[in-house]
Amino acid sequence: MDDDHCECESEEFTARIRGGMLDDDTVMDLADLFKVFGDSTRIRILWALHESEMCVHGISKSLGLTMSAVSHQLKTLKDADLVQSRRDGKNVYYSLCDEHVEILLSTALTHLREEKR
Amino acid sequence: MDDDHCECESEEFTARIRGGMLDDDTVMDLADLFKVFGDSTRIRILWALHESEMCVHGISKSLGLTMSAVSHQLKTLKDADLVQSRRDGKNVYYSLCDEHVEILLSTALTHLREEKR
DNA sequence: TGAACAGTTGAACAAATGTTCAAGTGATTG
DNA sequence: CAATCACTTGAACATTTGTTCAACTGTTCA
Repeated sequence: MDDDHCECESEEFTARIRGGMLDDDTVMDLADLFKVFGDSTRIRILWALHESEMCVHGISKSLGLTMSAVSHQLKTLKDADLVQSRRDGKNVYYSLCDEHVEILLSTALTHLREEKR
Repeated sequence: MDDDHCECESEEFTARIRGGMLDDDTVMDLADLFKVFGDSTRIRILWALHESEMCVHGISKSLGLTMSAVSHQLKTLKDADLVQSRRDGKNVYYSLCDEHVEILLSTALTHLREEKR
């Protein structure tokens, strides 16, 4: 047995890591979910919606973005089940689906602040 | 006063949203942090490291990736203060910096599972 | 019905990103 | 000190992604 190799290069060790690994679909789903958060426009939209339900025009006006850009991003957010929508006359109102958005954003903010210390 | 417009299009409302908005740097930092999580290779590396500290060779062997690819991604993870490294002889050992990685991953997993219901 | 408003969508383009390959550094050992 | 192992790095390439523009759908109201 070589003992000039570190433990983590052993067959036993690598087998254990492989055994504990998330399956491929889950890894992809996780990455895809985080990708949705990985854009400043979408972060802004989510932050705005955590204040209140809003229509597309209201979001684009508040954030200084074109309606088209907002609509494209809302579609991405909706596909990820982060926001939901309801139509009322000419307007479509968007709101956050659940509390996970807030947890993810606030955990990330905490990380950023500790990093700066 | 038009009352065929929704509340969220009013000047008062948009001003409130703008006032509550995160500043540009914070939004960018948040997006950049989430971007780091938004890749399946990095998710796999983080998941492996949450089991145990590992050297680069061990990670690449466990996950079936080239050392170069792993090293590039570890640099990204380190720049985001998600992992830290220490050298011991020829080996460089990487480990998670803090508990935020686990919180973010587990919150995201919870979201994915609720989504499926 | 037709004009106006709210929103969506697809194509096109530029910018960002992940992997590979090849060349490099740094530490150990004979 | 030369060889080897562990790791890093930069350039190149293909892929992905966000915005814009233009055309489109859907609703209201006169």
